[in-house]
Amino acid sequence: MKKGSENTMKDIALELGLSSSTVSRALQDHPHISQETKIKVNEAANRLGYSYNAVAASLRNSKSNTIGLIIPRISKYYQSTVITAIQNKLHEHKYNLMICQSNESPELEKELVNALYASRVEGLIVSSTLNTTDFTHFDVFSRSNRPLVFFDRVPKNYPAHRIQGDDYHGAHMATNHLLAQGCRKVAFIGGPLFCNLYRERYEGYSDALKARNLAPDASMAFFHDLTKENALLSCEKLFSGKKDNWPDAVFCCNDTAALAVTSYAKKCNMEIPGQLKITGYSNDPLTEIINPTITSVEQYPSEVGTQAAGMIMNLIQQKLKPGKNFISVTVAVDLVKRDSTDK
Amino acid sequence: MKKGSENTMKDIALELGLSSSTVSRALQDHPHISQETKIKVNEAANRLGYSYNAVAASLRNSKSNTIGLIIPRISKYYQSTVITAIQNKLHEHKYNLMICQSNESPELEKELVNALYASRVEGLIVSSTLNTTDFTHFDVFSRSNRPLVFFDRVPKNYPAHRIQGDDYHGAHMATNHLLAQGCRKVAFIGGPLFCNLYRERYEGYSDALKARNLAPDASMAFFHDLTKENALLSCEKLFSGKKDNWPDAVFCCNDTAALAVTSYAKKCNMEIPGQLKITGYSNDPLTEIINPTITSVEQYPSEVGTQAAGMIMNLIQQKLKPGKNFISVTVAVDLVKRDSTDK
DNA sequence: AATATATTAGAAATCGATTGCATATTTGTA
DNA sequence: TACAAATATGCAATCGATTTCTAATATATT
Repeated sequence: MKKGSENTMKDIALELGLSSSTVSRALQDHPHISQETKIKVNEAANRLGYSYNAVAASLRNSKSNTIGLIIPRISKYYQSTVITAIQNKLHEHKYNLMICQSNESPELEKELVNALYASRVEGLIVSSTLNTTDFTHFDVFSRSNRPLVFFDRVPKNYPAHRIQGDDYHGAHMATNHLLAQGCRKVAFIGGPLFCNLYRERYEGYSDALKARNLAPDASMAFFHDLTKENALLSCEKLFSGKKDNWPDAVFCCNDTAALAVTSYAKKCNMEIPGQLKITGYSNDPLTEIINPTITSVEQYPSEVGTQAAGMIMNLIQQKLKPGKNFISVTVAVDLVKRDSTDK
Repeated sequence: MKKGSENTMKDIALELGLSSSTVSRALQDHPHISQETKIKVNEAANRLGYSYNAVAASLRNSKSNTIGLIIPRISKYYQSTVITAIQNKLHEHKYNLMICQSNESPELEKELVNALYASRVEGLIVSSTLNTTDFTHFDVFSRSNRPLVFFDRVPKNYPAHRIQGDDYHGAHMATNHLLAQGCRKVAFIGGPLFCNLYRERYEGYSDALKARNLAPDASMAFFHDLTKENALLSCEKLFSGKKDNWPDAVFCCNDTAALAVTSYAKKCNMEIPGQLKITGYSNDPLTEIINPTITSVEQYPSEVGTQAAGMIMNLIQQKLKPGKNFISVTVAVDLVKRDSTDK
C-alpha cells in the first residue's frame, strides 16, 4: 500500500505494465482479455491487497447496488422478520440493504428519505410511521423513476407499489371465530383509522358483526397507539361499568395489546376463555408462550419481505415497466386458534 | 431534469452563469461566498430539484459517512436494542449504518466484511457468529486502519476494540443468588466454550459454586446452540435419572433456554421455584410475561450500543489515536430477580 | 501473397463533488 | 496615490472504476 491509502486498479496496472482498462476488464472476467493476463492480474491483486472500490464504480455506473429501507422500528417480531426476508432475497441479487429507523417520527422519516436518496439507493422499501399523512417527501423517488414499494403501513392516496397483508380478511376471520364461539359483545382495540392497517381491520371486524346482525358498539372500540399502557387504559374503560355491559371478547390489532388485555383479565380473575376471549394480531412467538396461549393472525412476514424485495428487483431490472401502473400485492393471512378463544 | 437523469451542481452553475466550484461552496455555506450568491444558488437548487450526490462526494473525499454492522441475527431483543442505540448515536454524527446479518454463517460473515469494505464504510461494528474462530477476514479493516469494534461476541486473540457485558459477574451473581436460595445442584445450560460469552459465564458460574465448596458437575453442564429444541433435549438428560440426582436449579445463558426449561418443568409438574429454580440471561421482555416470571440478567443493550457507536466515532475522529492499544469496555450487568427463583 | 477476421490491449472521457491555487474586484490604510 | 488586505469567484485536477473507440498483432481464408 502506497502513501497510506489504498491500492487501485491503476496500481495493479503499473505493477504489471498494463493499462487500468485491461486490469478492470481482467477482474471482470471480460472475454477480450487473455487467460494469461487474467491470471497475472488476479495474482497481482492479491499480492497488493487490492480491494474493489464500490463507491467509485457506483459513481461511474450510476448503480449503487443498494436498496434503502425505512421502518418505524426494527425490534418487533413482524418487522425484524420482514427485514430478514428482504435481506436474504436482496443478497441473492448481490444487493445491499440500508436499514433506517424512523422511530415513528415523520420528520425523521423525511430526513431519511433524503439521505437515502443522496446515497443513490436504487430503490426504497417503506413502512411509514403511524403519523405520516403527507407523503410528498417520497416524491423524489417517484419523480426520478426509482422504485418505491410500501409494505404494511401503506399510503392511502399516494401512487406507489404496495405489499399488504389481508387485514380485512384477518380481522374478519378473527371476529367471526369469536362470534362462532358464542361471543356477542366483541370489543375492538386498534390503532388510528387513518392508518390503512387499522381501518381495514376495523372494517373486517365490523362487517363480521353486521353479518350476524350485530351493531358495532362505539363504546367498545378504541383507537390508539398499541402499547401495553394504552391497552390497559382501554381495559379499564371496558370493564368499568356494570358487569352486564362488559365485553365477552376483545379483538386486538396487535399481540402487545392482546397480551396486556390478557394480563389485565388475569389480574381481575376473569376466566379466559370462559368469561373473556381474546385475539391478537401478528402471531408473535410470545402468543404461544404465555398462559393461556393467545389466538392470533399469522401475517407471514417472510412472504411479505420476499415479495417486497422481489418486486423492487423486478422494477429495477425493468421487468416491470415503469409507468402509471402500480402493483398492489395482498399477502394471505391465517387465523391461528389457541387457548384464549377456546380453539 | 435534463436528459432523464439528475441535475448536478454543474447544472445549477450553468443556470446561474457561475462555476461549479462556487455552487459547491455556496451549498456548503463556505465563508468566501457572498450571501447574495448563496441565496441564488439555494433557490436555483430548489427550483431544479437538485439532490446532493453523496456517492460522488464519498469518492472525492474518501469519506462515506457510513458505518457497517455485522450481526448474526437482528431479531432478538438484545440485538435489536443494541442496533437501535447504535443508529441513534450515529445519527447524531450524521452517519449512516449499513446493517448486515451473517445468519450465524462464518462464510457469509466473511463475504459481508468484504462487501462492506468495498463500500468503503469508515468503520465496522461486529458481533461475530458463534462459529467464527478464524478472524483473519477482519484484517482488511485493521490493516487499513479503519476502526473495528466488536461487541457481545468478541474474539479471544484478535487485536481489536471491544465492548462486552460483564458476563463473568452476571453469571456469578445469578448462580450466587440460586445458591443463596438454598440450591445445591445448579445445572448450567450455555453455548460452546470457545465463545467468550459462554466461557466467561461458565467461569462465573463455576467460581460461584467453588466459593461455596461445591464442585461443578460435568453431567449437569450443557454446551450447545441455545435454541428451544436443544434446551429441551438437555432437560431430558437432566431429568432422566433418579430423582435424587435431579438439579434443583438451572442457570441458562439466554432467555430462550430459560423459557424452554420452564415449560419443560411445568409440563412435568415440577414446582417453580419450589422444586426447581431457573434463571435466564438478557432480560428479554418475555421473561416478565410468562408464568412464573423469570429471573434474568439485564445487560443494558442500549448502553452497549451507545458505547460501540461512540467508540467508533471517537476512533474515526482520531480522538483515540490509532495504534497498538485496544480499548476494552465492560458494561455492567444487573440481576433482575423474579418469581422463578423465589426472589 | 493479400485481404479479412479474431484476439488482445490501450487512450481518454466519464460519473459529480471538492479544493488548492490563481485571479479579479473592492475596501482599507499610510 | 499607492500598496496592502479582504472578499468573491473560477480553473483544473482529483477520487477510482468503467467503457467506447481505436490500434496493434495474430490467425484464417481465398
